[in-house]
Amino acid sequence: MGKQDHAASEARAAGATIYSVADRAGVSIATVSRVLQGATVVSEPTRQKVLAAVEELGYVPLGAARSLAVRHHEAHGLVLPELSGPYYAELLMGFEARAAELAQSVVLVLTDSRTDLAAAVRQLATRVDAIAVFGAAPISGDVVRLLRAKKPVVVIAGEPHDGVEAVSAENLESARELAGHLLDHGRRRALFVGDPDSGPDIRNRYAGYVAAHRDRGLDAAEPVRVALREADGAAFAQRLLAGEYEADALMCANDELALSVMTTVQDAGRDVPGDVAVAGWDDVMTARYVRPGLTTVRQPVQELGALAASRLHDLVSGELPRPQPQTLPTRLVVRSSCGCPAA
Amino acid sequence: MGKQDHAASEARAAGATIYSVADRAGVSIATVSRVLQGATVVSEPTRQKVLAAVEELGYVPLGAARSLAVRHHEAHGLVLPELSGPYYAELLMGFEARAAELAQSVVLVLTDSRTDLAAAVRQLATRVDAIAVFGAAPISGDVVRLLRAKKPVVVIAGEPHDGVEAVSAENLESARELAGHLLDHGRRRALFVGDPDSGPDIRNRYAGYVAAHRDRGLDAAEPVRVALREADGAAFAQRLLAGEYEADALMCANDELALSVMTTVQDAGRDVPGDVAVAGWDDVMTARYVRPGLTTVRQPVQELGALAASRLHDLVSGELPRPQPQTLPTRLVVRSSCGCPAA
DNA sequence: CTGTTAGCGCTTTCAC
DNA sequence: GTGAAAGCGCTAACAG
Repeated sequence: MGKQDHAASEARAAGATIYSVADRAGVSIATVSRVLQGATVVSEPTRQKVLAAVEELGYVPLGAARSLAVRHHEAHGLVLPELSGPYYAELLMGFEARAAELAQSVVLVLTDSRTDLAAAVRQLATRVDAIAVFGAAPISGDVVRLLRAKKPVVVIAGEPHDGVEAVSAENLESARELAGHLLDHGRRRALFVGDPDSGPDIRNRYAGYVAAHRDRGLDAAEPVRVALREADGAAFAQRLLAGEYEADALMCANDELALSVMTTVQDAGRDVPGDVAVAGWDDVMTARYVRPGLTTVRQPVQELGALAASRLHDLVSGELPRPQPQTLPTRLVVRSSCGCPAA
Repeated sequence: MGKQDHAASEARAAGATIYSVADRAGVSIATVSRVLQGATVVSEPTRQKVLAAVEELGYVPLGAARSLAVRHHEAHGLVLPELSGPYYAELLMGFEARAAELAQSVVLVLTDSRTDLAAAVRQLATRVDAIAVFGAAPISGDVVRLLRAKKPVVVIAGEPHDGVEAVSAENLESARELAGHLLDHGRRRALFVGDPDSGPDIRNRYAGYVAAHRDRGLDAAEPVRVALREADGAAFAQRLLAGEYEADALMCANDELALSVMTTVQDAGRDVPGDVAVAGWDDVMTARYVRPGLTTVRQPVQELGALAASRLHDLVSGELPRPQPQTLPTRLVVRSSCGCPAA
C-alpha cells in the first residue's frame, strides 16, 4: 500500500509527487521519470500527457529523493572566510559560473559567521559531492583530511596537503617582479607590509620581495606583520607617520591594505609616490579610482574559482587528483603609485 | 535482504552508512539515529559505542536520505544577479550568517551566469525549502508566482507581488533628504542619473528626488536613463563634458555610477564639488577613499539579507506572509562631494 | 515504448 | 532504553 495511496494526495498541489503526476497522466511513474530525465525514448503523445500533468499539478520534483536514488548530490560545497572586498566575491562568481555549466548547485559556507566551523563543514559534507575550501579558511588540517577520506576536496590558494589537491594563482614571480619594479625606481627602503604567516599566498609574495632584493644584491627587510584589513593599514600608516618606520616604498600584501595606507599617509600631507611609493595586490576596483592610481598585481580570481569547480567535478567523475598545485598566471599592473608617470 | 547486506559494505569506509555504524556498534540503526540526532535518551554506554563506531568508520550521513525522511531540505535558496561590487556580496553575507544561525544551508544561484534562468530556478526549488530572489533579478513574474505556489518566496528590494512577500530598504525618504541636501547647497540644475525603470529601488530614489524639488517649489528634471555600471557612468560623464547636459549637481542612482562619473569629470579638469556636486547611493568602500569623499546613502545591506533569511525561515515554519514590505531604515552619509567642507 | 518492482539511507512510530 | 519495520519520492534494472 503506502505507494498506492499517493494517489490520495493528488488534490493538494503542494504535495504533488511523481505518483500524482503519473496518475493524472494515466501512465506509470517510470514513464514520468523518463520524460523528466529526457533519457529513454517516450512516445510523443505520452510525453505530452505527462508534461501536461506536470504543468497542471505544478509538480516540483523532490531533489532529495533523486539524490538518494542516484547516489550523488549534484552539488559542490565552497568554504570561504567571508565576502567583504572583491576578492572572495569574484572567486565565488567564477566558481558558481563554472559549477552552473557543469550542472552543479553550489552551497556556500562562510567561516566568519560560524561558531562551530568543524560542525559546519561536516554538515556541508552531508549534502554535497565535493568541497572546495579557501586555503586561509581557519579549518584545521584534521577536518580537511577527514573530509578528504570521504569526499574530494580541493584547497584554493593553499598548499596541497597529503592527497588534497590545490589550485592557486602565481605569487612568487610576480611579487619578485613588482618588488623589482619598485627597487628599479631607485627606492632603497622598501618595506613589505603584511604577515607572511597568514597564508601561502602572502608567504610567497614576501618571498618574491626577498628574491628581488637578492637579485640586486640588496638586503631585504623583515616584513611588517599586520593583518590585511583596512583598519590594520590605517594603524600601520600612523606608526609610519610617527616615525616608527623609515620607508620610501611600501609593498603591501593586498590592495585593501595598500589603499588605506596610501590614503592615511596622503591625508597627513605626504606625497605618494613622491615621499613614499605604494603598491598593492589584487587590482580591486578602487585601485583604479584613487589618485595616484595604485600599482598592483592582477590575479585571475574568477578563473581560479572556475578552476576549483572544474577540478571538483573532475574528481567526482573519477579523475585522479593532481599532486602539483595548478597555478594560474598573474600580471603586474603598473599605474602611478609606484613612481611611474600617470597614463 | 537489501537492508541486510549493508553489512557487507562495512569494509570500504567511503560507503559507511547508518547500517554499517549500527553493525559495528552492535546496536540497531534506530539507536544510531537517536544518538546522532541527540533526540531521545540513549544510555551513556550505548552512546559511546555508537560514537566510537562513527569515528572509526568516518561515517558521514547522507543528507539526501535525511531530507527525504524528514521531508524538508533544511536549506534556503538565494537568487542574485551577480556579485561584482559590494552590494550583493554584503547581502549574501547577511543572508548566509542568519541562515547559519537558523541551521539552514544556503544554495546560491547567480543569474548572470545562467542561460536558462527559469530552469535554474526550477532546479533550485528542487533542493531547498524556500527561496529569496533579488528584485532586479531578471526572473519573470510567472516563475516567481509558480514557485510561490510550491515554496515560500520572498523578494529582496522588489515589490510584493500577489502573495509574494517583500523586504527592502527605505529609499524614497532618504532620496528626498539627499536631493534636498544638494538643493540646499544652492544647486539648481541637479540631475538624476540612473534609470527609474530598472527596479523599485531606483524608482523610489527618483521619486525622492522629485519630491525634494516639489518641496521647494522647484521643477525636477527628467532622469538621465543610464545603467548602473562603471562603464555607463564614464559614458555619461563624457556626454556631460561634451556639453550635452548642463548640471551643477548629479544625484547618481548608486555609488558605482557616481564614482566613475566623478573620476571621469575630474580627470577632464573639472572640480568636484566646485563645478559640479556628485552624490551616490550605497556607501561602498571606495566612497570614503576618493577625494572628495563621496556623499551617499548608507543602506543596511547585511541586515537586509539577514531579514530575508529570517522571513524565509518564518514562512517555512508556518508563519503567515506579511503583505506589507518590511522596510529597513537608511542613513544619509555626508562627505564632501556634495559641497560640504571635508571633515 | 511502457509498467513493475526493488532499493537508495535515514527517521520515526510502535512494541517490548 | 532499544529494536523492528514502514515509509519518504525517485531511479533503474528487468520484463513484457
